[in-house]
Amino acid sequence: MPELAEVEFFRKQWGRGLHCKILSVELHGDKKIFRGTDVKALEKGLRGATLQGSEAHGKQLLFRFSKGGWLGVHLGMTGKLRIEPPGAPALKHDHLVLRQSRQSLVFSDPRQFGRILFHCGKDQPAWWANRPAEILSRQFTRKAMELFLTRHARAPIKAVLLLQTGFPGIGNWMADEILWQSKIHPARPAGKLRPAETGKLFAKIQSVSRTALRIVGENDGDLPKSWLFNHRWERGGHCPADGAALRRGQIGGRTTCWCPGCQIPDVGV
DNA sequence: TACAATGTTTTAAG
DNA sequence: CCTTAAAACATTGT
Repeated sequence: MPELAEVEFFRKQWGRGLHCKILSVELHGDKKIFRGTDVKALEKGLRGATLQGSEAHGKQLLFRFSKGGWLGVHLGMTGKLRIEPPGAPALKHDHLVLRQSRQSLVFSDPRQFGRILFHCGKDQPAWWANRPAEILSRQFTRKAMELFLTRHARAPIKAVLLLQTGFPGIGNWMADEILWQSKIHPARPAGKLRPAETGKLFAKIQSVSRTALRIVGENDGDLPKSWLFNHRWERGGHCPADGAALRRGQIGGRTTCWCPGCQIPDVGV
């Protein structure tokens, strides 16, 4: 389930292990989760190391350890981070378990679309460098966003919002929510939005992200009933704004939900 | 049974 | 070289 706010929520789950030493490492080294990663180096690098800090950047997570250990975590579609008691046995999809004296840090991912990376050294790993501007950072400007839309002018706006190089952290439900709140049809070409629409889009990208982080990321609460989110999967779901029957279709390779009343396909020229 | 799932990555085509 | 679309990935649930 992880998009921006859920990723932040999961990052904090491991917070209880901060400043604690890793006594042992248990992992499913042959699983796809570890593709391209030296699991022997990971085990050696983390055993005896202390968890010193963590950060989230879009959907990417980084956990920093003593002894120069950098653990990268991507939760994919079904990844989760949680805390278990010290001796709790690893379940079937618990692919990485870091044992500490007072708790265990667990990464699970049934579908294995997620990924674990590891790097040992003084400098940050290549995979953590050169990241795109975060949505709520000062570098994320309307100008930069419009430049990105121009670069992907012919693709549907829904597909462009899902590109992590432009909108790190936005996923399927956030893209639908942002477009619905902006009253923009998801199939509109990204390059054909009018200035008033890109302005609204820019504002909604930030407000949806900020609100989701506050409600889900900090408190694991429920998003407002007035949002599309709580209605988009209901069968026979209705738009919370105008009561119209919600539409569903395949846009940008993903199931997309929109309101035919609030979001008009295209106005033409 | 068949299809879809809050996501990338690879491959192919324009 | 760049953008876009579609398939692939592994597992579970409806």
